[in-house]
This record gives sequence, C-alpha cells and structure tokens, in this order.
Amino acid sequence: MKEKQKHSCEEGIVELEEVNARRRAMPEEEELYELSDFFKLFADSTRMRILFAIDEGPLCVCEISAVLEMTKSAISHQLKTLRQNNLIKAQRRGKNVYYSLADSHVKDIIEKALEHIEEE
Amino acid sequence: MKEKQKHSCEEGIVELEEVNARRRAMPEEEELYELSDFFKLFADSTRMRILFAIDEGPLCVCEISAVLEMTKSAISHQLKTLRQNNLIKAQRRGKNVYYSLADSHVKDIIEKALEHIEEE
DNA sequence: TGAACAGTTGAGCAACCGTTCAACTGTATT
DNA sequence: AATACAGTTGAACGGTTGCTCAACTGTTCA
Repeated sequence: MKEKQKHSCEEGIVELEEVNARRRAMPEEEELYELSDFFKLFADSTRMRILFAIDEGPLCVCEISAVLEMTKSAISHQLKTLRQNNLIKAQRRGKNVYYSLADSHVKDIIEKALEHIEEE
Repeated sequence: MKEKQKHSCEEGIVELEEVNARRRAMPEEEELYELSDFFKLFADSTRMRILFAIDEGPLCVCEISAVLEMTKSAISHQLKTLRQNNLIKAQRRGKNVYYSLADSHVKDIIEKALEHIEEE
C-alpha cells in the first residue's frame, strides 16, 4: 500500500470534528457499493433500451434483437445481467424465452431520472 | 460494417408489426444516451460517497478527501465530472473551494434507489 | 433421429474509466 | 517576491466491461 495523502487544510478542532461527523453519517461501505452497482445497471444505453422495449409487455430475445438491431448474443448477455439483478424476469414458451420487467420500481426510477433531465 | 444478424423468429405479420410498434414507442436515440449517461454519474462508489459526504452541507476538497480517505487529486477529478453534469456546485472561499449538492433531485433519485434495494 | 431455430455461454478483443503521478494555477501570508 | 497550501489538470497505467465469434444447449417438427 502506498503512503496516504494527509488531510492538511486548517487542522483545527472544528474541522476535524466536522470530518468525523460526516464519516459517521455515511452509509455502510457495503451499502454504498450495492447502491452504485444498482445504478450501473441503468448506466448502459443497450440495457436502457431493452428496458424500454419490454416496458409495454414481454418480448422474446429475437424480437428484442430486432427492435434494437443488435445480435441475439449481445442482447442475451445483457439480459443475463438484468435478470441476475432482478430487474427483469424470464418465461419460456416453446422455443422462445420471453422477458418482461420484474416490478414497477424499475419504471419509477427511470421516470424520476427523466424528470430531472427534462428540466435542464 | 459487419453483416447484420437477421431477425428470424416467426417472421409472421403480427410479430413484425409488434417489433415496429415497439420501435416507434421507444424514446429518441439521443434521449436514451442522455438517460444512461445520467445514471453513469451514480454508478461509481466514489462519486456516490462524495454525494453522501456533502449531503449535510458544503465541504472543501481537502475535507472530502479526509472523509473518504482518498487523494485530493482523485477527488478533484470526480468533482469535475459531477460538476460538469450539474449534480453539485462549487464556491471558492479563500484558498478553499466548497462543494455542495446542486438541487434536491439528486437526493430524490438516490432515495428511490435505496428503497428498491432495501426491499430484497 | 436429425434438421432447424431460439437462446446461452466463455474466451478474446477493444474501448472505456478511475486512480496515480507530476506539474501546474490560484490564493493567502510573511 | 517568496513560500506554503488548496485545488486542478493531463498523461499513463491497469482494471472493467460490452460486443463479437464460435461452440454449445434446449425445443420443435418432420
């Protein structure tokens, strides 16, 4: 491990207190990772497009790949990620596997973000 | 450009109609990029920790670097990203530059995500 | 059974991204 | 002016990640 850069700005009592207070108020390390990992799911335009594509009802991999004009393989990889993180659910019907949104939370979060973007 | 993989699952009229309908319902390409780019800002634990650190009031770079136990340089790079995307604002006071959250939307979005995570 | 299609998977590659490092700007102090 | 500290910046390195490719599984149908 390398030497750590010291906190050297006005090392008064007040400031150090403040720093410690903030540190105590921070969420657990693990929760912060969970949180940023969760946002990672939405941080890719392909995954985002998939979510919008199946927003109005289930689609099979072939259909999604047609809508997005991407290979089934690329889509499948992303579907796996989304599924492992419980954002979507899968249901086989014959040769096809239909994917749909797992719950309404997903929509809520995207809507909130859209609101923010629209206002700038 | 490479040859494109064709959409070949049940090429009936109904399915093609469905695919076209979904395509029409999708947001603009540009909006989708904006949206995923916006989520990218929250998709890193360092940026997430910065946002929580300054949540209860402005902090200077040195203080943030003390709270997160990271170099000022690393913090400064991330602050630039957050600032360029209007998530935080900066204010110089003497030698220090104090950063704080730009608006309440930021909090809202993180809260929504936290709600979702807690429920699993 | 075997051919055809839907979907999955793992390795590999290229692009992206966060941190480090070193040099720099800006402000206050003497 | 010189020093010291706060903060910024750009290049470079290393890890991550999304897509491609090829091989694979699973299902249907003849």
